[in-house]
Amino acid sequence: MPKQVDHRERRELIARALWRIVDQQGWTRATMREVAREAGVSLGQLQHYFSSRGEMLVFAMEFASQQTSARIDRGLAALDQPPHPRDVLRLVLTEMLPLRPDARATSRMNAAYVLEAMHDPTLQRQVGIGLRDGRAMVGRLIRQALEDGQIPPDRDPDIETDLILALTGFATLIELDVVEPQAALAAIHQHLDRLFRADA
Amino acid sequence: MPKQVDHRERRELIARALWRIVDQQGWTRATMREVAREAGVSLGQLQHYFSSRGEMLVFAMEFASQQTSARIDRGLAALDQPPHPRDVLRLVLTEMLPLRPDARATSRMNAAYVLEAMHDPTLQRQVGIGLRDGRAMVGRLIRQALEDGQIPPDRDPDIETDLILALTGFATLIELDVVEPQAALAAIHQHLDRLFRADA
DNA sequence: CTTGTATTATGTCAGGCGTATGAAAACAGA
DNA sequence: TCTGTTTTCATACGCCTGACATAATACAAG
Repeated sequence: MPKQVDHRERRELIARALWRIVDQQGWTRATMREVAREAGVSLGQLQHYFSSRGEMLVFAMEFASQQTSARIDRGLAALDQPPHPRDVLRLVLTEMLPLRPDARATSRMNAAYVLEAMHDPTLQRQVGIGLRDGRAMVGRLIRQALEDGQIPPDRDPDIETDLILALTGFATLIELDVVEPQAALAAIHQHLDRLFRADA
Repeated sequence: MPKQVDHRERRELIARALWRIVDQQGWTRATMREVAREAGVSLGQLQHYFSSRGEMLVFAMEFASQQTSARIDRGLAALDQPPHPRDVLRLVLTEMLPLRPDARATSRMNAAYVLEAMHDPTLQRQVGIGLRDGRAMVGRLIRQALEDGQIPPDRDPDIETDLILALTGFATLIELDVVEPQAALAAIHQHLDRLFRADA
């Protein structure tokens, strides 16, 4: 009976506008009015698709996570089958760094969301679950490679997993021009190369 | 002629109140009124010491950096003289992690400030300079240890420096309960142990 | 004590915010 | 065409913000 508008598509359009704001002006500037202006819609229209600011932010964040996953999946398809775990880990790490414009936008969204989550138990639990899932995935990869002898047996899987996760710290360093993207990639490359069959 | 009040001391008192707010409620909640309430002073009084919100934030941030440096210096004094570069690096890294309440407060201040700096060229340059200084210090330690044969000669000093800086990424992981503080410490310990005379 | 300056207290202001309301417009079915 | 629902839009309310202005107070020097 009603007008036919793709709800989901509209929300994604708005979410992308939100990314642009967060990317260029920061999380706090992402107000309802500002997002509406950036998306080229009226405030009322935006309210029709997101009944509250919080709902909008949550959606934009989940959408950003989805996009990041999609980028990783796309990269995985381009790897050898089956891919070498070292290449998988390198892909995951590099796709989380703000190297290209779209990755930068989602990276900044993530940074802002994480900061927000520190003071909001609900968000903290949600973000924590997602990250722990990611950790579990990396951990599984490491353990499998350890079993397969691709990693020297004297390496502790838990510690190596945590070290790899910590390398996401490069994101901040790149954003602030403390290390060049190229240098971060080289360091990640080096770390993984040393982990996989370093001293064998 | 006037009343005798230690300006600096008063500003630090206010800065600590600001830390408490940022720690518990987040950067955006750190309004003039909220900080004044937390510090137990009137709004006008606060405005007397900080003519603008931005000035207050900058001061609180510089003060936080000072406090972190002081913690490191205090730890350095407790080390062997001259200290082993491995121990120095471990100290620097661990003091930047949110392990104790005061370290957590300054860590959260830093996280919020860095996020803000991403969208403000002035702040970005300022924060960038500080971080690059830190990078240079770590780099010098690495190169010296390399010369002294404490680090295997096949290690690249620039890459190793960046890898160590990236380990500050543990701060976020700890905040979100993705890795236990104990595990982060173990990982840092392991990484440094492997760097210093790993395969010799 | 008087004076002058540092400090404290209080009030006001315009502006931006999230949200709510209600009516107009668009449109698919009967 | 008529009907009912979705979508659009403008406006308004209440709240909070940073900032500014102004008045009251405290206190050291002369």
